[in-house]
Order: sequence, then C-alpha cells, then structure tokens
Amino acid sequence: MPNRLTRDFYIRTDVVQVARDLLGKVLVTRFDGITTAGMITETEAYRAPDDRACHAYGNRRTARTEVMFQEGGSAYIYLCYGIHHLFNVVTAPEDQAHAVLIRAIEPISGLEYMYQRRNLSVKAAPERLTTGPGALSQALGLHTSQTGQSLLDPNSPVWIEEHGQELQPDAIAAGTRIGVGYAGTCAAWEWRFWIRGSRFVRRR
DNA sequence: CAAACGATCGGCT
DNA sequence: GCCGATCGTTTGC
Repeated sequence: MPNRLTRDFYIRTDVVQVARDLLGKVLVTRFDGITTAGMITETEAYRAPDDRACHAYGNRRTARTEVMFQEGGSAYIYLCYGIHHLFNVVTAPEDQAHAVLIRAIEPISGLEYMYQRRNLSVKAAPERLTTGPGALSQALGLHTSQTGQSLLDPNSPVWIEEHGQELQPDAIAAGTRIGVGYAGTCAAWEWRFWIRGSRFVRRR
C-alpha cells in the first residue's frame, strides 16, 4: 500500500508547495537492515536565489551547496552548530537550488532503534525522539556523509512514502521559519508548515 | 592561515 | 526561559 514518491513529486518549481505537500508523508531509512520511519509533521522551504536564509542565496555555489543545484529527489544534509545533522529534501529542476528542511516527524516504526540512537531511556516521551531537525536525523541514522544520496534509487537507504494520509488545507498551519533572524525581510516569510495540533512539533 | 558563525539541543534555573 | 557546547564551512586578510 505505501507508495514511494517519484520524480514528479520532487521536480516542481514551487518549493513552498512541496513543503506543504510533504506533511503527512512518511520518511523512511533502512541502514544495515534496520528500518525506521516517521510521518512528517513540520517542514520549512528554502529557495535560491532570492531567499537570504537559503545557503545557496544569490545562487552561490560552494562544495556544500552544490547538491542543492542538482535535479530534485536527493538529500541535502549539513552540519549545524557543529553537532546536528540537518536533513533536507532537494526539489525543483536542475540549477534551481530549492530545498525543504524536515523539522519533525511522528515515529511510526523502529522506535526501539530510535531510542538507542538517541541514547534515551525507554521512559522518555516519544516526542523527544523525533521532534526537531537534529533530533530526527539522529533517530533515523541520518548523517552529513549521506548528503547527495538519492531518494529515488530503488536501492537507496533513504526515501519518502505516501501512505494515503489526506490533509485538508485547514489541517496545515503556517508561520515564520525558525532561527533565520539574520535573513532580513526574508525572515518574515511564512514558509514553515506544520500539522495543526500535532504533539510532534517543536514550537507551536 | 585565522576567525566568525550558525536552518539546534539539552541541561539547568 | 536562558545559556553553553562544538566543528565544518565560509570568508576575509
């Protein structure tokens, strides 16, 4: 029943719409036979060249941002604050550096492995597993070394599925992105989306 | 080559 | 609610 998202989903020119559409989809990893998965509950859109909060602002190409200029359908994973591995989905046709940051998921399977990877007691609330972009990457075993990994390749250890979860427009809330105060007027853009009422969202 | 800076988290008050 | 940790990336000298 679960269907893997295909090129058509990722290769669209409106990254803000893709960020909305990713809510309710299921992010899955399978490393060394260990499968972990969770439903996406919170996202943020980033878009070069005009968005100052985007690492590829002004279409700046560096070794790190090069992945974002590729055709949509792969992962952009980078290190934040020297500690946290933040997972993004690259979207849009080649040369349009657009990406969606996955900020939170609701755990669905492999919770026991998530507790291990997060180094949390089983008594800890499940919200602590995957709420927050650094936390969910750790829970799913995602790492900067996997940046550029395809989400479309049938052999990929990372992909996103459709589970037939229908979200009505009023089930989606929008607000400003977190931690981008340095981005001037772009900081006011409401390009952060979350499932209204979800317990698996960091700041409501 | 040196230095500043984060798309954060968790512990402590 | 506040604050410090921590290091790869980037930019400037």
